[in-house]
Amino acid sequence: TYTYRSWISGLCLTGRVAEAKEFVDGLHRQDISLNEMCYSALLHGYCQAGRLEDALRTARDMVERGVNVDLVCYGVLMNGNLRNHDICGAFSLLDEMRDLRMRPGHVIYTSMIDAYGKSGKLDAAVETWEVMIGEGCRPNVVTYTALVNGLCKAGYIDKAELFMKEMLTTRCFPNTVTFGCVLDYLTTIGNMESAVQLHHAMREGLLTNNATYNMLIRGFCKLGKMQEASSVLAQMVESGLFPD
RNA sequence: ACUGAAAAUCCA
Repeated sequence: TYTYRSWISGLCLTGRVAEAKEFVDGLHRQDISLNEMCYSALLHGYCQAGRLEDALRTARDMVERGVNVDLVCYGVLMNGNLRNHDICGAFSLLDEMRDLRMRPGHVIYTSMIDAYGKSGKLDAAVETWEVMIGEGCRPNVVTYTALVNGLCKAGYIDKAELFMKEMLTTRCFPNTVTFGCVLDYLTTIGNMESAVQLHHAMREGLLTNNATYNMLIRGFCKLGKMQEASSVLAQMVESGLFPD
């Protein structure tokens, strides 16, 4: 099963869901039963390909075969529904989980907060955050970052910084992605002075990468400041990164 | 242990 899990996951990662499905069917013909990890890999493949129907059908198949649809499987399905803007589907999954007395957990809350943030519903995102806290569920760096990203994208930079300050008091320190959200905000509104300042601080903390440099360069280019952009590019190469 | 799920730029 360990081998099959990797193989199915690998096929799906390279966009070969159909082959993964055939592989699974083949195993079933040999009366080999798969565990929930193999199935979640397949579910993930379907969701990545936007084939929600097939994913749900597979989930029903799991139930029929007596395979436990665990939290990870629900997480995959939730994320697939949310990425498809299928709020109804997402809520029916939540109901289903509630009936099974399963709690969403921080990963699923992260998906929800991220989805709300990406669609500009910051009030709903924060509300979800509070429900999560109320359940005693601890957010991690990714959860915080999803919220910070939504707040930055909506222009609530002060709110975002408030949450980042809160992170410093917990065990999850803001990482490259978290700071990247703020950096993207600054470069998007053209506040390059603050952006450069932040990037400097990030560089000291070894929190820069291709993406952060890309944001800076894009910001300068958008303002027509090609001279500045080229010096950032030079520094990028100096840092041992490979511009893409 | 990036092992089956979640976060930033770009990628039409």
